[in-house]
Amino acid sequence: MERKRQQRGMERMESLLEAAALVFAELGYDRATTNLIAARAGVSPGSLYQFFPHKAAMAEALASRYAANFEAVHAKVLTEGIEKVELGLFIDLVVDPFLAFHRDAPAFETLLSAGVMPGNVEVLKQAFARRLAELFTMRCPKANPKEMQVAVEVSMGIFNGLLPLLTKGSPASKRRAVVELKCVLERYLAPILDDGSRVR
Amino acid sequence: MERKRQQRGMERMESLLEAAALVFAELGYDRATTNLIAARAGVSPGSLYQFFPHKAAMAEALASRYAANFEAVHAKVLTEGIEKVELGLFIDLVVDPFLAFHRDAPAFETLLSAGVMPGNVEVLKQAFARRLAELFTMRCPKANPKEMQVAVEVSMGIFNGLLPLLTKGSPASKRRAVVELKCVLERYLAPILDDGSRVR
Amino acid sequence: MERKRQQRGMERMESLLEAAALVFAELGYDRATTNLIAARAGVSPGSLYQFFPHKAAMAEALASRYAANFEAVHAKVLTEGIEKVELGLFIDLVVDPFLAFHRDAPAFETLLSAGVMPGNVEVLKQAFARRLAELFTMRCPKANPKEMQVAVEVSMGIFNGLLPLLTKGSPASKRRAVVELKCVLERYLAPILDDGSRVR
Amino acid sequence: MERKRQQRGMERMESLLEAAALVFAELGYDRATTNLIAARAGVSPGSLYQFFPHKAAMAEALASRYAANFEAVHAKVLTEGIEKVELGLFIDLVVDPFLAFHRDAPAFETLLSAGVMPGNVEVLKQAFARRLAELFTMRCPKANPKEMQVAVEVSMGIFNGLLPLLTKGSPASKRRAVVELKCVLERYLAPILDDGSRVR
DNA sequence: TATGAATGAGTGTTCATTCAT
DNA sequence: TATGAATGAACACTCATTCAT
Repeated sequence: MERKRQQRGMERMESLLEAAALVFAELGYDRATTNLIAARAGVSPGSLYQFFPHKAAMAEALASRYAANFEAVHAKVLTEGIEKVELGLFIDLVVDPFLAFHRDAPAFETLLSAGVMPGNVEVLKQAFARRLAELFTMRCPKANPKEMQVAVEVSMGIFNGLLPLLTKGSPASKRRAVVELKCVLERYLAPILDDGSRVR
Repeated sequence: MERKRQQRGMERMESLLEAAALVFAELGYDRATTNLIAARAGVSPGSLYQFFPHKAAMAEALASRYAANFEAVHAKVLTEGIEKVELGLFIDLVVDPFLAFHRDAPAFETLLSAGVMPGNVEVLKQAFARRLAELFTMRCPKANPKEMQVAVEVSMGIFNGLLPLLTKGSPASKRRAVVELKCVLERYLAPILDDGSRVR
Repeated sequence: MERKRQQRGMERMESLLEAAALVFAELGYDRATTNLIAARAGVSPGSLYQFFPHKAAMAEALASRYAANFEAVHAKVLTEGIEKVELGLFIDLVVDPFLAFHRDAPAFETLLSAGVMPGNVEVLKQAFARRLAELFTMRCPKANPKEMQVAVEVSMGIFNGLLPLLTKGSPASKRRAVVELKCVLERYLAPILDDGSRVR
Repeated sequence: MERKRQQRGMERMESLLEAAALVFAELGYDRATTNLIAARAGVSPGSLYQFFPHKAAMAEALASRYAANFEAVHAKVLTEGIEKVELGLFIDLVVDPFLAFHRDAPAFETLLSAGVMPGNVEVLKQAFARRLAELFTMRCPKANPKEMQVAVEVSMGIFNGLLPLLTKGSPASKRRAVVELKCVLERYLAPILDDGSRVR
């Protein structure tokens, strides 16, 4: 009984977040209206406010959820170990899961690049950075942490900057964009993560 | 007399665009209100509409103006010729003027990355792309145009993605960001623009 | 429950239309402000827009409603038949219901004489004309339709032109205006609708 | 010198009133903007306010001017005497000058039928009424003044109500409208103004 | 608890009027 | 005196948020 209620609540919240993600992706945060989100979720505007105190909270929740989902993103990679693979493969192992994730996270781009956003959308960026640092460090443990941090931020910037290319245009151009993204990262990271001792 | 009026008009328009640029940069296009822009320009809301038919027109005017100013950005470089310089220097010659430009164009970032924007804000992106293509082609005339186009778009994406790093944080980190931006571009572009025949 | 809501909605809409009618009648369409109408209806400006997409829609709705109410206006007369009555009585039977209707339709005059109006306020004029044609034709079926159409338009013009006399001034002068309206119509229509064969 | 200035002023005022008349006729009083009127008159908005303290004053001035011009409208008729002519001819002599006047007074209709108008636009109606009374009395001096007054007001209402028919539609329908207007008036006025003693 | 009608401050925009030149 | 840029109150309309049901 109590269970059921909680579950119903969870489902509602779920569909609200889903709707919010789609609307944010479509219109951007500012142009997205809470009424539209509620409607898209098949819920009344009032109900929305039982789960989120205000519009900004939806963006935050979405960011948190995306951040949380990040944990699973590189599960396989992280357990299998990637320290000995060739850089190109490493890049694949890092980027592909991100791209896969991106496909199911409609508002990812919006939340990441949001110029002016309310509240803690930062958590998403932070999770992103943390994961990247984790992966980079795993592959190259002896690197200077400060330098690694820079590499992480720059890599995120690159990812961010190329995201529009990855989602807009023809399938062919999108595929090409993936190639280019990896290429940019590989060339940029090679001197940082690659010490030449690995299998080629 | 007539002169004076025209000049006053120009000054007003100038200060309105300036205010608009600042407010757009601060709040983003959507959250920027025409009344705030007018107030920031020390002008009444009605006055704003003597110069711009609607809010969107300010963004467009700003974009056009930035695009127009682009023409001058690489004046020296373009006349002096850059086909024979080392790639690192080439990158400096390309990037530094952009950065200098960026410093005086507060809304540059906002207008470039604008998710949903009205009207012809595209002109800015286009001018950016055109200039980059021009510079790249000048240095490497025999390159495949299609490939060059891709390189241009990717370079713009990189620039775009790293812009936040260039403007936020400590002076030191900003300086570092410049170094990294150039580094990323150089490593990415080397195989494309560099055929090894140049002075090192 | 659902019922109640719908009824409340209907009531609100009703009171909004009523307020709109009064304000239109008082100030004319242009000078009527949506905020004033809302206030007069005891409602917030936002509420108004839950029922009408824009100001013009209120005028249209009012016109449609008036037009619809026209159907009932001559109910008795139309069923009882008026072909055999004396012209003076016919005029009474035509005019009196119009006047009765007019008393409960504050914006009737405004909507009818509206110089520049948005959208389909025409429906009201059309319903008016249709009804008049119906009545005229019923009484005088063999009349030339083209001529009948002219008679209808002229009669409407007369009605329209004398409306102010019917609503302004002392009760006595208003009563007199009714007499005159009927007199004008009777004298104008006699040669058209009267063939002398009727009971006197 | 002083003359010249005054004359220039008069000309300006003239062209302003002319422009105002056109704009009022086109858009109605409310939708007419002072800036548009000024522009149409080839004059600055500021200049307009040197001649008229506010928008309403233009309508008033126009009404006064129209009222003043009324004096001349029936000049010939009034001096020649119309007491002995047949009613149909009398109506022609009364109506035709009005229609001629109406052709050169673009805002006549707007000012006459103006639902809600500021200031003394009434003067126009009054002049109209006075003239009509004058003509009616001239033809039928022994009539009861009160009754005459009623006949005048009703006639004005008729005129007013049929004005739109006189100005809209095809030339043929406009000609027809004139015929109908006279017809309505003649039939209405016959028992009032006609005692049967006149030449037929 | 869920609803969706209601709210009202705030938005972009207009325009009668003023005033520095 | 004529100008037209400048003003700012007001308008139509929106939307995040609330609350009676």
